[in-house]
Amino acid sequence: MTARKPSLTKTVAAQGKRLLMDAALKLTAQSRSINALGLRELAREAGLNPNTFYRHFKDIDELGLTIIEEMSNKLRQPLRDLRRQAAESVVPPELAGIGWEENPLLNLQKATLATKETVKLFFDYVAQNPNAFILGVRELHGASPLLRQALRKVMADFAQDMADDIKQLKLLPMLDDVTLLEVASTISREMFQLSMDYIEQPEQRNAIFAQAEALVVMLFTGATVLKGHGRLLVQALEPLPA
Amino acid sequence: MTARKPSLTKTVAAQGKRLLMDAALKLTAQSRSINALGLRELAREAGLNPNTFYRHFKDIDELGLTIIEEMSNKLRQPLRDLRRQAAESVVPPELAGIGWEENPLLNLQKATLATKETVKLFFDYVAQNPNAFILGVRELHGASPLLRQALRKVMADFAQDMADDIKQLKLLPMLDDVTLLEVASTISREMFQLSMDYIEQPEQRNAIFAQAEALVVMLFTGATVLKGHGRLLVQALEPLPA
DNA sequence: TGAGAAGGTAGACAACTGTCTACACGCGAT
DNA sequence: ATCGCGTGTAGACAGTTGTCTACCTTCTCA
Repeated sequence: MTARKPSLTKTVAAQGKRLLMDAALKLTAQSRSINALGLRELAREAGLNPNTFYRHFKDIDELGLTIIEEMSNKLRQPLRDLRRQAAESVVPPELAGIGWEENPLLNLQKATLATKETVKLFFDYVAQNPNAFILGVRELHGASPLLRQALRKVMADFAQDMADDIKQLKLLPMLDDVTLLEVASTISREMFQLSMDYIEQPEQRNAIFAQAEALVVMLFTGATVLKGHGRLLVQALEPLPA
Repeated sequence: MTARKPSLTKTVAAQGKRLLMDAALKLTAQSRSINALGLRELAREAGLNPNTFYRHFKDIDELGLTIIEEMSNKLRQPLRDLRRQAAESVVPPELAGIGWEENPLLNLQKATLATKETVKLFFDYVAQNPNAFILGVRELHGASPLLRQALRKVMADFAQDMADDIKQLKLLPMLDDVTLLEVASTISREMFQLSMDYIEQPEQRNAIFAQAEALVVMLFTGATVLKGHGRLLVQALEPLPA
């Protein structure tokens, strides 16, 4: 057997697949659910023959899965980058190594600023890729069990990424792994939920942004206190008793 | 003009409307979105002539709106009752009047127990009326803007109810109204979201329940600390410094 | 009593749907 | 040279859909 090189062929052909996926994304963004798409309508929008659909997908569910997979791949790394970017813009490199017990106030400020920055960047990202988020949130609770399951996994991955990053960047060193993942899951869920409001109600963007910020800070604070590190945190927040 | 009394007529007739609504609920619960329902399919399921649909609704959207309205009315008061029930089962009536500053620990325990009880009752309620929640969560992010808007309002009402109850029952007297509503909105969103997991993954119910509980406590705690009442709360949680 | 509104039925229409079989083109490998 | 494969097209099929007009029954109220 000699080495295969199907890549060249692939780049030349397979326009149909792309066209169909783009058409699906366009139609779903305009208020439709993927399963509600007719495959003829889809082909029409893509400028293709209805039968071409069968060359690439056996189902509309399969189309949906492919789109979801692609979107997940496209979003995941950028979202991680956003967090890194936010953390670095906030933490002066020379202070990175300081233990949080030595300076809880600094640590608190650090985490708060970093999350605020991340939230901001996240919403910017949402505004730039609205279709991806609309489709994701819609199908997460949509009619197709297959797509629901796939998106559940995507959300879980996002949450795990977030927990990993928080741990690696040492933003919340006082939280154990399990709690961290729970908090990250909640934040991830809420963020996606709020992203819909953010897209659909442009006039309320500032309020939504503020609400998201407050939510994250509340969760971090609540988790910290409940994990028994409340005293240090409160001392940092309320330096002097009245 | 004499007084009209169309009520008698209404009770006798209008079976068709009920049948259609029930059919819609049955079909949507089995993994479909309301807009994806054909009105013929609907009539078939209801055992009626397709045209009967037009006698009661002009649209499928209108059907959806009617169902949503009915569900909201059916759920809203029971949910409030759950909270009252939980609060009363926890607060001994003779202690109801004690100010929280005088005994923050008692107050904290009270609020925590009451919310835990409410969460438990809520999930029981979800398990008993799964179809209502499935439809609600699905259409909240579904394809029809009309239904989305209607469900947004329903959710907002639920959150407002919750905030009102917390205030009236004096469970979190240290939080101002705005913060309370924000927290209640988040809890409401998360609860509905988690209710889907609760329905679809019966084997994980204990874990989901625990997660919901933890979330509520975290939010309450976080909000309290951030509103400047952290010292009292922490002193209640950590009676003695190590 | 009898007009008419409300609820339900029947039949028909064009339009659209998913899917099948058959055909055509371009490519790389044998 | 040609086989086979990936991709795209064409035409046709039965089944389903939303909607229209028309007709029938039952109840109410004036």
